[in-house]
Amino acid sequence: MAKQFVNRPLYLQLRDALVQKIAGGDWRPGTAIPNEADLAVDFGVSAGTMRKALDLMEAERLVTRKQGRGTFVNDPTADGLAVRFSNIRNADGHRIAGDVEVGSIVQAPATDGEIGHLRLRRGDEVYRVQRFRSHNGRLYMVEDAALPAALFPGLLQQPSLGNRIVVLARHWGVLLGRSQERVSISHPEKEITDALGCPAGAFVLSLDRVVFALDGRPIEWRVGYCQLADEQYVAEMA
Amino acid sequence: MAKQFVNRPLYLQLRDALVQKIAGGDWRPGTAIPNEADLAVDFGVSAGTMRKALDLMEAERLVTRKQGRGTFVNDPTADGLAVRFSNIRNADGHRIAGDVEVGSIVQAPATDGEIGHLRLRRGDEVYRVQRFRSHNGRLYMVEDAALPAALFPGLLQQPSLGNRIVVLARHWGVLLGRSQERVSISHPEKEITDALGCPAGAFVLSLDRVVFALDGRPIEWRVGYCQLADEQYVAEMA
DNA sequence: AAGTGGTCTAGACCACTCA
DNA sequence: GAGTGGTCTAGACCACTTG
Repeated sequence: MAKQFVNRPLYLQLRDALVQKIAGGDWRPGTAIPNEADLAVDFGVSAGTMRKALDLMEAERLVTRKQGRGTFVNDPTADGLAVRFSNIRNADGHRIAGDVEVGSIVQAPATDGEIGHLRLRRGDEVYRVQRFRSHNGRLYMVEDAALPAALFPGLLQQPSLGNRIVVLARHWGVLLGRSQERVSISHPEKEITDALGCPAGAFVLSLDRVVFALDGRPIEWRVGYCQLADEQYVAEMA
Repeated sequence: MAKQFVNRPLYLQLRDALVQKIAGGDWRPGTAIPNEADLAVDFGVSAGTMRKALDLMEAERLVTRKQGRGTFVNDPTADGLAVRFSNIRNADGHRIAGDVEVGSIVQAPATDGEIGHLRLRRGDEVYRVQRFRSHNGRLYMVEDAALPAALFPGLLQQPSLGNRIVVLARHWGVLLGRSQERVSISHPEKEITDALGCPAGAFVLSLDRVVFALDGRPIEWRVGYCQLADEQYVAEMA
């Protein structure tokens, strides 16, 4: 690799190559990758350019760099990262994902809504996962999630992996990007309010969320109904 | 300026110096600042270090850099930036801040809640601003905001500036940072539901938001009650 | 053609971690 | 003390905008 041979900056090409090492499993979460000088030599670029690629990857939360120690591949299921798509916080103000119990998982052709949210084609299949989240022993959210079946082959054989999108993503080598959540007030069906332990016809928060992979593909659409007590819903704007 | 003489990296010191030019009014919104080569010479640093400071400022949304054109000071009240602290979107998915009408503005000693949210001391004064936001002619939110009086001296003489935090910040030279909003379901007092045109005892979204300056100081605490129709509340997680 | 920011290089030195 | 990432420099060249 030398200069830039198309019109895409070298450091972006480098980033893609390094990302592939992670997504492909050559570099595993929690492990250190070679130091930036060695990497620069391996790829035939200057150290400064390699640094720019690595800095980008740190901003994308793929790696963590520590002066004096090295560059480490992040584990998306680790403490700080596992809850990054949850805007629900405990009384201390820390994000929580709750203790998750998986209900049913089924495979079926995508509905119109799923096709729209997950950018599928008619006839594509999805997995539908039902989840129950509790905190301090209290059930606070029930949710239905839909995932493109093509991205997570064999999920039905390992249903427990369906409990969190971060677990799914890690296991199938999908790198996580951003997420977007629509918040509204709704009064869900009786079976939902019953599960949440609130009166029939009660109003709860509806959390309609789509999670995107790093490359921009939508990978999960979930609608949750949420009854908060000590917990709070907190959005941040930068 | 040469090397780093304390333990704070040069590029961060540079950033602070450049930020001061903007906050102090030497460089005004919408205007171009000197090119990076000239700036590097002026400050006695290398072009690369100056670039790093400018890149940081672009990430902080203080300036916009355009290849072939120059570096421009951002106007916080301009289209894209004025709505950045609003998570309410219109049917097209664009953030909206609404058409704002200012109700009463009063000055008073801070309450315990205001002291806590705005990090004031007992006896400090605040301005309390009442606002009404409408979209497509329909009132969708009524809110009460509290601001440290010390930061916005003379606001009572120019009440119309109180309509948006971005206007206040620009007029008083406060640089905007991030914001955090707590979302919950509430059934507000009758006068609020009346104003929003919904039945007494109705449930609406409560938006409890604190906006911080770039230096981390809280500059506005506002609680809004919000009745959405075509609009949506959308949170993003990175 | 002149001026701007964007990319890339090569090398020096600093600050931190760990054996 | 060896090894790592973080900062800083000096300079070349590229890509884009404008007159």
